[in-house]
Amino acid sequence: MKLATWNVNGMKARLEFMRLWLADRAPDVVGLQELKLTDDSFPHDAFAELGYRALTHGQKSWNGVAVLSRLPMEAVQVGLPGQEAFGSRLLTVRIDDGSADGLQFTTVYCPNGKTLEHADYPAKLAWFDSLAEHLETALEPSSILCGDFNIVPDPLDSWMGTDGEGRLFHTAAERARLSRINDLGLADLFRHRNPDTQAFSWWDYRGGAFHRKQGLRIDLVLGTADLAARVTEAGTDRDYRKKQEGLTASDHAPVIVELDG
DNA sequence: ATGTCCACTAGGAGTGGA
Repeated sequence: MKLATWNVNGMKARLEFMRLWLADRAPDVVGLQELKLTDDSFPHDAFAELGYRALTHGQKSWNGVAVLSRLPMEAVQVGLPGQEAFGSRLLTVRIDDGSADGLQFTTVYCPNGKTLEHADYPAKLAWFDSLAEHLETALEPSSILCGDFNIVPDPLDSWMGTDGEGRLFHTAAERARLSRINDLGLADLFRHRNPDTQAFSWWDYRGGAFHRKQGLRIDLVLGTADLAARVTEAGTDRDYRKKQEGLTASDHAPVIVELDG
């Protein structure tokens, strides 16, 4: 089974690009972030043509998450309890993967924080606290939590290396929130499979960051132990951060994880 | 180089966000 997460930076702007990627990579389940559209305007027909059903939690202009799946699924949780005012940022579904209980699949678009001085920064930390509290009761033996976390887990995951320490995305306070989530029994599946590899998932559009190799790994696929044991491959789909057939890419690359069975 | 891209409001180019 092939799972992926992708911050598409605008569904309307990215639809044709996404078609190319889906046809090429053929993932089974994809968590999408930053749709920037309402549920009413989600292009279900375009994905149905490619064999995917979608469940969505959108909003006008900003944020918005969805899950695409070739397997049957149903919505379990729409929005992070207590944090609804911070935008549409969480969606949990149950995927019918043939197992008795199914696969619980959550995708998140975590707050950016803007700057260390901005009110959104402590609000980001509080949002993560709410996420951890929610997961304490919601997690199951087979759970995936994927999305744009807007946190760099380790200096290896930043183009700045240790020089980035303490900056936004790189603070001890943010990492403490990520650690709390990991401590619930969720492993970073890319890092689990590739202990020493540097592979970024986001590069700023500005300043030629992609070609300068100035990226960050902030898009993560976390999984419970039984899923971590099944990982056969995990990587960033860096080619799809590049223009394809004249179509503009998102500033995030997809992250793909393959499980046996 | 804060050098790009997206969505919105407008009915063209500026604004805010990442």
